Amino acid sequence: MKKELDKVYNPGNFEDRIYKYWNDGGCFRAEADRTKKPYTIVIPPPNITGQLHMGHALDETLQDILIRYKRMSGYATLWLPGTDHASIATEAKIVEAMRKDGVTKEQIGRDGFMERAWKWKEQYGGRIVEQLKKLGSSCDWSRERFTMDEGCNKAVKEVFVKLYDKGLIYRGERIINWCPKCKTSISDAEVEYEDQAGHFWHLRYKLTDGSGYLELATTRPETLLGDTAVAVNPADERYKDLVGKTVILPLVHREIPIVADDYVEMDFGTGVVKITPAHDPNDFEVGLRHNLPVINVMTDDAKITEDYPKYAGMDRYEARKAIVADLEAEGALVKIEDYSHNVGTCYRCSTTVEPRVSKQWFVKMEPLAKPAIDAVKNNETKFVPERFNKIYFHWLENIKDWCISRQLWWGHQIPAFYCDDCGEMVVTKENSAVCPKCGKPMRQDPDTLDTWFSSALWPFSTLGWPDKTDDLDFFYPTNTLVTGYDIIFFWVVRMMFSGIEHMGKVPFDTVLIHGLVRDSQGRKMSKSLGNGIDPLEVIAEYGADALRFTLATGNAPGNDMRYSDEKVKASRNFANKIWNASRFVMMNLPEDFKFTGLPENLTIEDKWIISKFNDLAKAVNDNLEGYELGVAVSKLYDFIWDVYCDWYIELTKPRIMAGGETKDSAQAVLVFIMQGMLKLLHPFMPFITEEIWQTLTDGKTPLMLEKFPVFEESLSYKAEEEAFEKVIAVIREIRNRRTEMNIPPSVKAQVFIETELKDLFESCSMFFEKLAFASSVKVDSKITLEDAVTAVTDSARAFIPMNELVDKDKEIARLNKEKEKVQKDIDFLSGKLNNPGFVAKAPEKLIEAEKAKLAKAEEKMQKINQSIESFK
RNA sequence: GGGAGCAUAGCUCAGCUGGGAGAGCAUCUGCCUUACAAGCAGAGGGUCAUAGGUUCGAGCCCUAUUGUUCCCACCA
Repeated sequence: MKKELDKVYNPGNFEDRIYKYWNDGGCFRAEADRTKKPYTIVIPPPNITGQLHMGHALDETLQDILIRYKRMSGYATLWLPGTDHASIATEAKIVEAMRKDGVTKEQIGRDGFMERAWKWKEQYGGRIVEQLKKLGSSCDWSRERFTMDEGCNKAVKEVFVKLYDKGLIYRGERIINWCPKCKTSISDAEVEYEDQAGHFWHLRYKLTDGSGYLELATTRPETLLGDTAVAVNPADERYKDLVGKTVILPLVHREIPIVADDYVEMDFGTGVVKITPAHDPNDFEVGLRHNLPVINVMTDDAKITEDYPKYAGMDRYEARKAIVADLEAEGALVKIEDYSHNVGTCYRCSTTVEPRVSKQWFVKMEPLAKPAIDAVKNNETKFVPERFNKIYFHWLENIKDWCISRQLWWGHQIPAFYCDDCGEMVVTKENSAVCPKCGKPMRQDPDTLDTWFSSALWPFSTLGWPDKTDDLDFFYPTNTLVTGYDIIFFWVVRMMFSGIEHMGKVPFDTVLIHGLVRDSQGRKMSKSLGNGIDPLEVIAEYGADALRFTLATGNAPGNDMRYSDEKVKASRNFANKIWNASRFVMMNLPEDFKFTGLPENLTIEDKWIISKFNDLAKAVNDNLEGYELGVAVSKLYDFIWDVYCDWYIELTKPRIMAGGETKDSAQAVLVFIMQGMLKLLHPFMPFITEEIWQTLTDGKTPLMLEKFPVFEESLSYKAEEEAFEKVIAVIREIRNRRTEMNIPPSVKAQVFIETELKDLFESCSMFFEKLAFASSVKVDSKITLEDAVTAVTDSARAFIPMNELVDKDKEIARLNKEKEKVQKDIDFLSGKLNNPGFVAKAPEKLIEAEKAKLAKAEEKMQKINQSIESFK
């Protein structure tokens, strides 16, 4: 691809090119390769109306990390992309666009509307897909699906007919949630409740027999028009004698009965409730129990019907005002109280929902919910984190039948047909039907299905179901579903029972739940607040890798996170660090360099970093398997920055300057570790790692298809690792001393090291020159020096003779302070080891470790004492 | 009314099944040491919300309390 990296890390220069390279190279393509194990993710299909927001960015990043990791680990991976038709949202947008053109749905009719809608879909539906690519999403785009494509349509019809035939789908007149703005029914899950300040209107209804009044309170006086009873609790002594009598409904002057029902709370209000079966779910139930008439007083846009000429055409709130005024005039209004109550609103448009009785289609939930509950109880599917089990169980255990019909055009039209002559109904997969009784063509139900009805089938409809395809056989059940906790009810639950019902198997083994991305002040990002941050702008400024890294770091599954520019900057700085490290590695490489394996003559620091890298590979694999993505990536960060860049690269510098064999082996190890780091980091930061990889290698094979590193016994050098840490400790100690004494790096000084590990330190003496600013290094088992700064560790005493700078008293004071510290350690450790309970019950490994620590502390103490002695 | 999360360094957050508290940013002190000032070397800063309990040992487990956020629920 290219030979040299740009001097400056500028992701905009290569991210698009790299993406094209992968895509053109077929790297994203999934094959049902039966020599491998499958790993499948289906994308939560974004709405075609949508634009990429931070929530998507997080969701896609997590999926891409998992899929890239599994792909590199040898699985046959499929990440199946697609989009959702989003019936309500899309229809609203199209209607809005039409309004600007001065056209209404009614004017152009259903066919005309659908034509426009499809055009709209072609125009905007692809936008979000292109945005997903900017993030680096490695989806198999050749399999891109749409919830209203031919295959999904087929699956939807199949499921509808199947459930209908089983008696699990039925049509009935029920009270449902109605959105007067969207003019459609919505399901329980689509209602959002919010506290609203309102009033409590106390009214009195006159007893028909003239013996007085019944006082009651309501938050919705306008529904009085549809009252068909007044209810009291059967045990309420106050009203016992009135049950069975009637009252006169104010304004309407209709005679309605007083019924007794347990639903009424005696302690609340006056203990009397007006019953409006057509406009309140509870009243509807009461109505059923007492056989009360259902009087609908509102039109589909929540205006009063023609049946009440005085209020006809007024919307709910206008009518409320008018009715309250009239009630007052009639003497039926007793008083008005302020009252705050919970009001249901439409999750799409926030309009207050109007409960309404109408004929709708429902899915009978109880028989479907039970196996879905069992599947999670039996661990066939597990939530990460586990606490979301409870939310899932609670929802399913209390679930009501699912209203699936929508009075919309954009969506899957319900496959039910009616005979206008005889009223016969047929449910069929065919596109048309003829009345089996009259032989006349039938009229299809004009309603469409809830969007979530088709997305519920997504994990198998996208793999070819209801046909028996090879893909379906191989890739189903899928593995990980990644989504936000706000989507559990809408989607996860419905996929669960659908998968179990139609496939006989759960749709996925793991549900990885993430939280919301909030703004830097912890507020939800929203259009109305205007605090949303466009991921594409972030990518343009800092690069997709920086954004991905930010979203993957520093947060635990299921928890919300805050977005801030500072975090992205820090991530970009990390990318920059890797960029420059690789430039260093490459700039010192000979022209014809080709990495062929680790050299034979590894030095101690080589083994040190190889061993540490090996442990890192194990940790990253373990964390990824446990869905601890944030932990994995922070370990990578620490290794790359601290271990590789700050230590190993610095350690190789003297060797590279020295030239010859040691230079060659240093470079081989530098390249080996760099390649390993690129592989481990690739799922998180795919672009920069690929770009460096292409430059570092011959550019023939993509990094994204390389093998993911795992722990290898042959790369483990525990003894060398431990030994070299001793050298590092001495270097650190010397740096400390120098900083304390304000000696600038430009001032070199002789270093004398007294240690029993003479060979070790002698072999490492060159590092002291470079990293501890030594002008010369002398190692011996016994060294006596006066007027020297001392750096003490458990394995060595290092002396820096700086006569004029050394203040004897200060040095003694410092040593004494350090002595105190070490003494504390010794006390702590020996206290622990002398505790019989600890020795008896703690694990053997821990005891050994504590003993080793104590031994080290004691050695250090001895050395400090020696130094103090020498000053006397 | 029920349920859940969160409370750890000035700020934003990690901390896996309990084994002497971590990162980034910010602050302070030195450094342009030829990969990187988007950097390097150091430093300071925490009775892990409170009170009990279990344990040899608790940020982590149990109980209660306080604050905070969210979800669910038919008190009109």
